[in-house]
Amino acid sequence: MSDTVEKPPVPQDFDALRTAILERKGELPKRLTQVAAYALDHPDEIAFGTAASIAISAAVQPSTLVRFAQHFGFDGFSGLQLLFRARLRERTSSYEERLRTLEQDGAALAESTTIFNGFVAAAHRSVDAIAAAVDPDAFERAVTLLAKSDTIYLIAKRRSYPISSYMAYAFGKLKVRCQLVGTSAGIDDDMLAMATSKDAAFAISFSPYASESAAQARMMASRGIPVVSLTDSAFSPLAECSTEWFEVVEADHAGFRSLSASMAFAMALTVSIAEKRRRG
Amino acid sequence: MSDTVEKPPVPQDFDALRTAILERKGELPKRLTQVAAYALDHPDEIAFGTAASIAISAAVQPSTLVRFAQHFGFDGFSGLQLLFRARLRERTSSYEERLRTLEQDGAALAESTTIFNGFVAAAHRSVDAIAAAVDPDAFERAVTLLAKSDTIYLIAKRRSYPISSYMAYAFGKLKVRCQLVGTSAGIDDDMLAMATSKDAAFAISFSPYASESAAQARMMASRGIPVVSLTDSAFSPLAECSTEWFEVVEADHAGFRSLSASMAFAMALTVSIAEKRRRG
DNA sequence: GTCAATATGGAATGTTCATTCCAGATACGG
DNA sequence: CCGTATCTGGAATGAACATTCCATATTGAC
Repeated sequence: MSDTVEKPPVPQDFDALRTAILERKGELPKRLTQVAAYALDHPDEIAFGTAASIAISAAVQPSTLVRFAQHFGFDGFSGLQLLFRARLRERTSSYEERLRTLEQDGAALAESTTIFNGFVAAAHRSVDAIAAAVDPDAFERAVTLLAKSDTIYLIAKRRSYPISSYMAYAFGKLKVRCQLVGTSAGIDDDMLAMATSKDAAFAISFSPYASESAAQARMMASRGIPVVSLTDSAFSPLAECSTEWFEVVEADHAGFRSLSASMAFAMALTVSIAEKRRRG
Repeated sequence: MSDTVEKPPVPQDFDALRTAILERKGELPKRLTQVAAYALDHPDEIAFGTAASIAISAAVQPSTLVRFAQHFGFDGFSGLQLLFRARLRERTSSYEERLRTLEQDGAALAESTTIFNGFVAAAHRSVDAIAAAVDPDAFERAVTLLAKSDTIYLIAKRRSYPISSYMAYAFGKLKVRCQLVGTSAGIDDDMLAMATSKDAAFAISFSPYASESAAQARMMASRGIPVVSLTDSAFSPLAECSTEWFEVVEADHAGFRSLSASMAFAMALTVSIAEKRRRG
């Protein structure tokens, strides 16, 4: 008789290790759980870093890394690191292969895969496009404008609504007062009626433009309330009544657009405003 | 006058090094030529190995490796090795290069510009990451699962809510029956109670996980309703109760995450489901 | 063929790193 | 509330490592 304790075999590849970690994550002590999460979330760091550098990133002691490795049957941290490196070697080749396959014969793949790749590619193009299209000076002006306002009214309907809803969430976290317009019922106009010239509005609308959003933005503008807007064309009704406006053209896949670029823009605007306020 | 000898600049990336090696390989001594050939033929070995192990593989002395590196302007072997490691990292996300450019001249720009660039870069990285992380087969299974369900329940709170809200909008346009859970009031659980095993759920939750979402997903699962989920870590409570789950790690900028990659994924899923239904 | 300049191999060196060890902290059971 | 077992942080340790140095070998010029 050797041991009464059950000894699971040492994982031989990354997937086995991953499985083992997920299986035993419940019974792991606090710091080891922390390492487990870090390892699965930042595998590249584990592959390249030294025990010391990884320990700093994961906010643990180097010795904890060693203990973690030993928990899973390795001699020490180095043994575990080998798996992460092996994974990286394999992935580079297989990932390249995959890309090549995708580009060549999209027909042979499952339709869902084609659609997925299409949206990923569209997201890439959209983000590229917005990076090129947004004028830094205009962006800075918009940030200044919104940062000094009292309450920010977020106007968005339908397809744009998810963006403003995320901004509202983020503004909440950042302690920036805002009012989400377009939620429900018919109280939108009542809410907007309370806006003063100390406030500002951020409106989002994409073609086909919700006439309501445009009307609300115009109304705000006519009352001397600055309007910043995000839209997809210079011909948008929003453009003409806005103090500052930005164009984001989401690349489409099969006629459908994701909001990847708009989301990036929205977050950049949100965080910039909060940052500007914080600095005074 | 310092040196009459021409001093080519130290290569800053792998391609520059490769070019430099090819240019100067004629004037290199025997052993250094040997190292040069080995380096270009086995770049992965250089990235991961130690000077000693590489020396054995290349049939040279460790000191030769150091001399080789110094010939190309590096302090020592380690400096050269960094380039080989960086190359492997960039393979996975080739956007790193452009990121570095942005970061370099970010200091002189307005803060809002820096933030904007940061989010654009983060969006790019996120989209790259999700392209690599999503397994086409798993995606196809998820699509099949959701496409054959009667009603799709979309579970998401807080930060994830904008995504599900966009999916609900798109599903509506595509005539796919769905129920958005997490809107308001306390009617969520009542809505979920109506779900049968003919239905399915799609849950989204990112760290810090809303306990409500996890509980609801678990509840659905326990009643035999298939759950597909989108989350940001294998440790997510969603992962363990899902039939299929996907990991999307949104790169962050200054601690804030946009939803660019998640949005692309959501739209791909939505459209794929609609397409699968349409085809029968 | 001889000398000088360069290249090379291999041992010596100093540094960095993973690992171990121990003392204190924390959680757990009685 | 106390005692025990486990966990954690941090310093000590020893091994592995890149690098340097020097003696020898090789090359090329005269």
